[in-house]
Amino acid sequence: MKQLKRIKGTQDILPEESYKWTALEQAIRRVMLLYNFYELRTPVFEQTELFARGIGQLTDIVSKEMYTFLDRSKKQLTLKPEMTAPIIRAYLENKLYAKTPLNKIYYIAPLFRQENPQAGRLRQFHQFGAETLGSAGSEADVEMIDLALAVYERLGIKNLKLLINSVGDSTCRIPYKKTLQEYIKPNLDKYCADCQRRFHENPIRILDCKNETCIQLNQQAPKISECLCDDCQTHFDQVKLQLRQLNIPFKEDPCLVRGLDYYTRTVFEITSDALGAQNSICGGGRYDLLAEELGGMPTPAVGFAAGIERTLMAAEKQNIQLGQPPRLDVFIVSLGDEAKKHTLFWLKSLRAKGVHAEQDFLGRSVKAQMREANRQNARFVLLLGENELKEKVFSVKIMDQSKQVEISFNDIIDFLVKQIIDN
RNA sequence: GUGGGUGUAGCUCAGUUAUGGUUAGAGCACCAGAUUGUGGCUCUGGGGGUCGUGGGUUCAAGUCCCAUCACCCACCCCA
Repeated sequence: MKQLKRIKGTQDILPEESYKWTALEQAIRRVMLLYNFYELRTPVFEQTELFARGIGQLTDIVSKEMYTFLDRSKKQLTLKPEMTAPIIRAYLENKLYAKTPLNKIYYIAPLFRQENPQAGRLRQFHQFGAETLGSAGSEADVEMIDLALAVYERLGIKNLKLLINSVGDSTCRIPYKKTLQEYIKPNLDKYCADCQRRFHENPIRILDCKNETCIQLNQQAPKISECLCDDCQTHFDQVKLQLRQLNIPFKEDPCLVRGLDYYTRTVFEITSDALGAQNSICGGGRYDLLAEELGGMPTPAVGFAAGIERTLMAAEKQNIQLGQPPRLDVFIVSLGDEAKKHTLFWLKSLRAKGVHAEQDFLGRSVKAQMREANRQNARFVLLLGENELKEKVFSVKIMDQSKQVEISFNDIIDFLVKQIIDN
């Protein structure tokens, strides 16, 4: 029989790893709560149209990376490749704007994109992120950046770079596109094939090209930050001012445009050099036009999305311990058939008092049971044999001290609870 | 979609090259004993491998040839 294997680009998160995920998620939830963001969970799949309209038909995500399929009633569905569009859909559908004028939302979710896997890139991957819906103010942008950095700060991840830019809004972006096209046009044939294609569809993304010659050609290109309309300029200046007031270091990157079409004004990216080729750990920005695009009322909004796997990789590289591998409090070692009949009762009693307790289930020798207790890093071993049964006591081995004492059946629970809670 | 790399024990890897040759090795992990009711350290022993898969060359293939699959890394794009 052929062994079944997991899908390419997916991962099993094994018990020896999963506690790190739990710790990371707890840290995220803690910081989100401090900043007064609340969790919103959406389904793993949506109508395909949501993403086509939200993210933009021309993006790689929509044009070639989505897991799209027909269900039995021939509806076209897609496994969510990003979270912003679903959040906006849920916001509009549930009329959250009617409950309160400002909604601060966060999420932790699996996402799906059919890309070729490599380091820091999977087909099922996980993101955490946040969205502030309803505020057009620069304070919301700055809080968002501060929030993302606060999560990394709490985790202890260092050496991150914050890049920011403004991509303008509907007033200034169209004239800028023309200015940019006029700059590029004389040299268009020298640009790479991708950029030549982008020239008509989305010239702004030519600035983001990683091709060496394109980078050279772009050196003297007009920057969007030099062509902002007054409102966008004021907004961007405010963002920078407020970042400085919070002592948040940043670098202005005029070429930062981000891949999703819905961004307006502020965009930002957090990178880590601990990661390899996929060095972007977090990306976000303002998207004031998305809610309307999805058929809702105009809603100013700003958010970010951060990669959980990439965050874990960065933590790993910097030797940061996320959480503690669980340590067993008590292991019950039994000797003889009579003793075995009593261990489950004691286990249940200990667990009922909040003691992390285990016993042998394989009929192993005392020696092997002790080895197992040691392997699981147990703090106490309770030995139960014929002598103990007769005397109504446990031999209690305190593993760290290699010391052994006798405690009566009557006192054992209190003794252990006290020992364990005191430490 | 394109390019490069790697597949040998549960894990990490030697062995593969101009040189094919007996029972395919190590470390870690696992099991047992030394200590017949006691972990970690030490010592002794043990179990475990269709050498990714299929075909070919040969007296003989982990090693040479062909095909194929899987995984990794990178480009592109993105978290």
